[in-house]
Amino acid sequence: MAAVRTIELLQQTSLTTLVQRDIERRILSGDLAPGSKLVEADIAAALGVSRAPVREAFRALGQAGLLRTEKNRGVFVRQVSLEEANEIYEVRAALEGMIGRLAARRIRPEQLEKIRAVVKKMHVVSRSLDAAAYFPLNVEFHELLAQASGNRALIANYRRVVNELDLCRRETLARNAENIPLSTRDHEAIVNAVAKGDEKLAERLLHEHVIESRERLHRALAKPARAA
Amino acid sequence: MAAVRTIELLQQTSLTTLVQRDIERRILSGDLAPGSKLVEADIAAALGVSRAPVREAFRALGQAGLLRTEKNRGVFVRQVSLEEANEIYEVRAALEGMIGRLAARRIRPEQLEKIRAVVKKMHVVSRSLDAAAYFPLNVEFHELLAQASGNRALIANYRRVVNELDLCRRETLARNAENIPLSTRDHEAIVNAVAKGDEKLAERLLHEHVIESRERLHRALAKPARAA
DNA sequence: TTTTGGTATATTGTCGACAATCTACAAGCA
DNA sequence: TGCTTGTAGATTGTCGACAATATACCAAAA
Repeated sequence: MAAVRTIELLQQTSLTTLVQRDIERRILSGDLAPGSKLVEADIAAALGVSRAPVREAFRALGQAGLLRTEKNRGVFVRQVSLEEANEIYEVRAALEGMIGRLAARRIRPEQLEKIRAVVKKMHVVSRSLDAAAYFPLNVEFHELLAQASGNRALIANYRRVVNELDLCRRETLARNAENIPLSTRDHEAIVNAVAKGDEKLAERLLHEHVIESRERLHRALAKPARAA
Repeated sequence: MAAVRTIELLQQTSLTTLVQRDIERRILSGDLAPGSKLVEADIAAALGVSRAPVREAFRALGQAGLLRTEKNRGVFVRQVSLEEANEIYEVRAALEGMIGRLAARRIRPEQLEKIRAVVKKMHVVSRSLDAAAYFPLNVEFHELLAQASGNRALIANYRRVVNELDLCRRETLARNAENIPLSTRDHEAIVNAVAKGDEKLAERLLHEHVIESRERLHRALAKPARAA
């Protein structure tokens, strides 16, 4: 049965897809900083492919909001201004509230269990204030919750919005590590509301959680970057 | 000053962009039916360009949710199942509610005036039950409202969701022309709420309006297609 | 008749080449 | 010195060609 997976993989995986995933990963990991210019030939050479798949990947990532294309000048990792980030956070709050409501309505036991496991890990990490370890757990928590909503259109839109925010959000946690324990407490309250099936509460808590994130971003950007 | 516009146009317009816009238009107008296969060489020949720009446009439209790509088999206009349409409508309702709230808060007089003009036109058309004439007005009404929200991220997400729904929504109005007067009444109530700056009411009315649209879709699909 | 196998054709995936455009820098002029 | 102009190099935009894959068709066997 693993063979079926392999076949599907080969059927779906073109060079373009591979390149696209690689660039997306590098952007979201912060490896490619916002504003950086991406040179087609360089990326093509680095990955050992021609420019065509790279250009196609650029088009997809442009539509996804991760890249900005200027004709005859090149493509750049998108820079999200503070003002834009505010607007995106507002959208995310609405989507996340919806996720809370739907997840509370139809989360399945095994999904709940997985989320609780993540929260438990966060609890451990939160004591060390290790932002680098906390960040992926935070992403996973929200991702699992989104999946529990059971609405594919919602999940897709949520992911896109989160990706855009990741363009500037990475800074936040590193600069405000002291917020981690607060955030962890939020997550526990959210899981409990979802577990109880309290749609209204889950919706409100998640909405507020996002708005708090937005305020954390503001405070982080007001601060100077921490010394390296 | 017109020259500046022309220069900007040339700076931003690549063949890929042109092809992308053309295909998108043909999909949304119903010219290319959901499920249709798009052959690269055919489109390239029809537009007098090579396959490269067509392929890039495909990638972008795939990411936008209008096309589905199967490796080595081709690209197809996305088919939205009834179940998926339900989920998308649910997301749209949330976004549209947010649009109502924000528009009520910060719509500007000239924007309100434009929307009232559209509603007036709808009122005229609605007597003739002419779905073909009503459809674009309906799209414009919601588009103007979205713009009045002043949140660019919200506008972008809204447009994407509406585009996806247009893949199946076109059927609805044509088959249920008798709903046009009801829909027109909705629109007037919405404009009044926005004009009064009643955020809660505008949010609720728009949310309900979308949910009603969803139910209209269900009734339309239960009906047989009208005779041609 | 149905199914299997193979071949021809059509279509997509990838590549390298060339043209168009931009950028950086140096030479010339005020 | 400071500004303009022109040239060289680098980068992107577009194209046509070839390879890889899928599809349609036909023949042969069960």
